[in-house]
Amino acid sequence: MESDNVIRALSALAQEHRLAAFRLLVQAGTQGVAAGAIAETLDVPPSSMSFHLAQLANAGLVTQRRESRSIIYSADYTAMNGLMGYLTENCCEGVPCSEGVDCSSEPERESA
Amino acid sequence: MESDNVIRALSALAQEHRLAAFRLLVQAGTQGVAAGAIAETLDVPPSSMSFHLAQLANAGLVTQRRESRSIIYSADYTAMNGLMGYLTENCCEGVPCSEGVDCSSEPERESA
DNA sequence: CCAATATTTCTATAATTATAGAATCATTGG
DNA sequence: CCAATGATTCTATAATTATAGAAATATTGG
Repeated sequence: MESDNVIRALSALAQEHRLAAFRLLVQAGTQGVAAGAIAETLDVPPSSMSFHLAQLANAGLVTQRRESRSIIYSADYTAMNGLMGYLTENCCEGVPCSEGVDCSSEPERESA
Repeated sequence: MESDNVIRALSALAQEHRLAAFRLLVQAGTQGVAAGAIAETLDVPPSSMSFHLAQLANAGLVTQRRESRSIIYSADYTAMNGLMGYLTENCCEGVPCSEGVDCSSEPERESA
């Protein structure tokens, strides 16, 4: 994942309703959740939710499919993986921060 | 790290110059980099860079210390850890995405 | 085909964020 | 003390993003 996509993904997640929606979709798994259900769960007007879901989709973090009248959104785990990978590589000194590793210790910079 | 801080941190990183600055500071390690040097390296006017650094500081992602005339910024690895931890816990089904684990496989949702 | 349902686009407006020059504030060498 | 240096705040403006009602677009049951 290159820097431009990373910024789009970070921007997408950096908003209350969108972060909540994405969490919901991650929880829901591959089956996904309909746009209307997301809006209702998060108590956000449908048109506003649609705006936010479009941003998540644009960032590649969610996919959508039509199922009868509904449009079902699902989290794209691969994209999220890509984002996590970039952050780990570029913003954590290459150390997987989520692994109980203490990133706050000396990063022994060998003459950048 | 709670959701509100997460959004502040994500917002802070979701900008070209700030992401670049944070990467630079992660590279630099604990010794840090002076505000002016960051601005010059990234080719951003000092006042603009100051604005962006303030946002990173507000998000808790960087710390600052004065050293003579210069103000030295350093990445806060603990804060970044916290962010990574939140994302792993809440946006990756609890699976550490950065670990070569294939998060895109079935997340076997057991009746949320 | 038509009414009902699910969602999205359109539209206007409000709110936030970014930009960068100018003015100001801190620190130090002489 | 004062000029020079390094940085931040002030200020104004531009640009982007968020909000949500209204109108428009699919889809299906009858």
